[in-house]
Amino acid sequence: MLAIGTLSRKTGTKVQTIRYYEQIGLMNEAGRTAGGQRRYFEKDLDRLAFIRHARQLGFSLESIRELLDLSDNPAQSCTDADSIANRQLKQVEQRIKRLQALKKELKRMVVECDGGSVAECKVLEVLRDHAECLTAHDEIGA
Amino acid sequence: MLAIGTLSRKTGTKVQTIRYYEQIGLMNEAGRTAGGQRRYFEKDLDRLAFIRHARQLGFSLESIRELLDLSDNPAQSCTDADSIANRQLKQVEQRIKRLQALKKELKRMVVECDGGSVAECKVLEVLRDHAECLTAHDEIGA
DNA sequence: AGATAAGCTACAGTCACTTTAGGTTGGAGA
DNA sequence: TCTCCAACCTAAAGTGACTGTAGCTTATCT
Repeated sequence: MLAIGTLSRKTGTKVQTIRYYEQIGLMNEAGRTAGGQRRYFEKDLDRLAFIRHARQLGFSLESIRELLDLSDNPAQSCTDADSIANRQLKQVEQRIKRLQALKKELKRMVVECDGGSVAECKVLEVLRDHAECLTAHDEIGA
Repeated sequence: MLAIGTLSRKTGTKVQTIRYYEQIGLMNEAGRTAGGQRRYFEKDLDRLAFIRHARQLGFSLESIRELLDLSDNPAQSCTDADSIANRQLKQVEQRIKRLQALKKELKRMVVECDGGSVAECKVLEVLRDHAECLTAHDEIGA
């Protein structure tokens, strides 16, 4: 029987986060001691590890929920899991592309600034002026 | 004089987001018509373009606020703006590195799945099994 | 038995928005 | 001039994925 802190240490998850996962139904409700403290089995540790690993791979909690549902009744085809992973892969590739454009521009900004006054600082200019923007950045965020 | 919807269209920013930027003091308070609708000048459009552009470059609103403050009183040295951009560049490079590791792993997952049943699905397997994880992914997200 | 690290709940806060509800205005066509 | 309705307005709540705080209780070790 593992205490919540043990799970926390073993998976690198904050204690509050584990309780949060329980609250939103991603983790099963843990058994309790007489005094009301949560106690876990190995399988709970596995499930949490799965969740964290998937999070680190960039899956949303919603996707993880799908994946867990999938693995909870393993009669179906793998296609769903694959398409979830594929969706994720596409997103990651998108993000990398965008970030590489950003990196280029930031680099240009930094290079062009050599300690004059703000009035002639290219950093601000590059960001202000769309004409100077060579790379097409479109949507923001996730 | 531009209506909020025009700013919205020209910068690809949602109307609500523009109002939100005003609310948090990132955009100046707009002038109003007799009936209370916001009206903008070109310079407001520029400022919004700056903000959106910076967001797309991965700057936080806090960094953008710094940058705008800097450009609002341009007597100081460029060094501050430069260090903000530099800080950002470091972060972007970090993110790219991490995402590339994730991409590799996701690719492996997707390739190894060829439509069997969930029971032997590699996607779930890879996610479940930490031993199969070759790349060290550390922190999540931003 | 006492100390104290670790646990508990409940709720507020974070970031950067987005959504909803319900009402008002401005400009174009009849 | 009147009417219509897209576009505007405010205020407040919701989102995702947590994190932090306050104030209390429990488990464990000496």
